[in-house]
Amino acid sequence: MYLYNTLTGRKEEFAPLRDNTVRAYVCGMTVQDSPHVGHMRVFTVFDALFRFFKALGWDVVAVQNFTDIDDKIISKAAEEGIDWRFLADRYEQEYREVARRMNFLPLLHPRATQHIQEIVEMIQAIIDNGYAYVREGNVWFSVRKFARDYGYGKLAKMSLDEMMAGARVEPDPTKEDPLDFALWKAHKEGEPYWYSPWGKGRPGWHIECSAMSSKHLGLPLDIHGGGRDLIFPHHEDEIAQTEAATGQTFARFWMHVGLLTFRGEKMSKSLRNYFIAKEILAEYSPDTLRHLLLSAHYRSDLEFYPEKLREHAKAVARLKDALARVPEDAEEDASFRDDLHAALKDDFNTPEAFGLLFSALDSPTPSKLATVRGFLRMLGFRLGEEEKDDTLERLVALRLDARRRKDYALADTIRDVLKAVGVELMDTPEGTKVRKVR
RNA sequence: GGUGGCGUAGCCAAGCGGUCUAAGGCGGCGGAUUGCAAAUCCGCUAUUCCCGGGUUCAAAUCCCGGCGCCACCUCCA
Repeated sequence: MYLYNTLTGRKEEFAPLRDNTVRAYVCGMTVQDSPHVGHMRVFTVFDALFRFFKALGWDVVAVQNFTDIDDKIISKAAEEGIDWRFLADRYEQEYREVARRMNFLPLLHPRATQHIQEIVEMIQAIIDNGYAYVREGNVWFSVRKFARDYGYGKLAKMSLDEMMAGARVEPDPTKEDPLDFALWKAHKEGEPYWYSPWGKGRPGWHIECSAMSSKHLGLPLDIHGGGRDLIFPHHEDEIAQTEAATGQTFARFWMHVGLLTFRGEKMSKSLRNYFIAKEILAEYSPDTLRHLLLSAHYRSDLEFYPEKLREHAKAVARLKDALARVPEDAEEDASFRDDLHAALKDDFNTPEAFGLLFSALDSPTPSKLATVRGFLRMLGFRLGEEEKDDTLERLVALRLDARRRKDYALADTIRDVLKAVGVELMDTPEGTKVRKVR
């Protein structure tokens, strides 16, 4: 298995370091808003990757945090006039519901606010080691000091000068150096706080991931991942904090998923060009979204547009139609499966594998199709699991009756209406077949 | 301004020195089939990979120079 490692800038052979178990940490949501399809891309990629690891015979222990305290959660809760915990919980629940529908493997989902103790201990260790200082209740990380001893910018591949050149933010007056970042923020009136050796306050961004990953997985992590936009500063700072606290290597492999784009630009809150996952899933199946999100190599940016869901729904429907004709107990074609696995073993090249899948449809044999089915299930597709739909069945019966009476106007109307919601009716010699394309 | 990445058919997207007169999906076109459709099946849909040079027996793939786009440097998956 080869994976591209952001840290080294190369594809490297990957295997878990110990116990045949992959220890992985994926940066999860800051639960300040509804998860959108851009978020889904990262989590879908890692879900499919972890499933592939299992297929290779490795165990997987993976952590995906919820960051449930930060500036935006506080300010948004204040705007809405509700408790910040209520707001964080609302979006955490929304994420969990979306994750359930997306068929994500259950992971460990620790919350930042449940690890204040570990966070405080880690900050104390950093202070004790001389890489942080306290100013008016704030604790700042000494970037230049750490840089001298360990090197800073290893992941982002940036020099301190380059970071300074781009600095656009007014530095906090209590910082010794504009590069320094907050480990602990002093309490402000009206904001939530926890007690610490440095007074009341709350954790900075970054530190919760260092604390929770070390605690739940142990160092070094085999894999640490997230969206590419987290490389700097978030992941660079996680490395700095963890190494400054423990002196140990933080993570062996760093994996970064490319961004979802809309009309060529990054999908983001500020551009307001994002699509809410829950709303997409109300109209299209999780398999369709999964297929779309895995249709480009995970490191590339991927263009998203709503009509694209329709395109992928068609593609998935074709696969399902082909698989419906193969008995469950058909033998798989080992050589074909090896080809599919070879694509994934090369830095998880899912588009390559999908290409092979559709090519197999041109010369279908039961064993090839059985392999297609096994492969898709392995990647987390649910395929044929359709829920029973009474209303749909009645409409189909009503239309059948209309056709018998040669009332084609009514029959066609029913068919058109259903088609508009992604349900295609097909009249065959064996009767009317229902095909869901969504 | 600095750093990194990308530019492949109408759209999306693999390939990254020879098996490429370039996968696959969607769309489109023609035919079989059909109450009409849909699905399915058959055939077609880039002699060419942003442009211009170069290296090589051989380049979409490497090098140089343009042009265009994007990301990060600030919160972002």
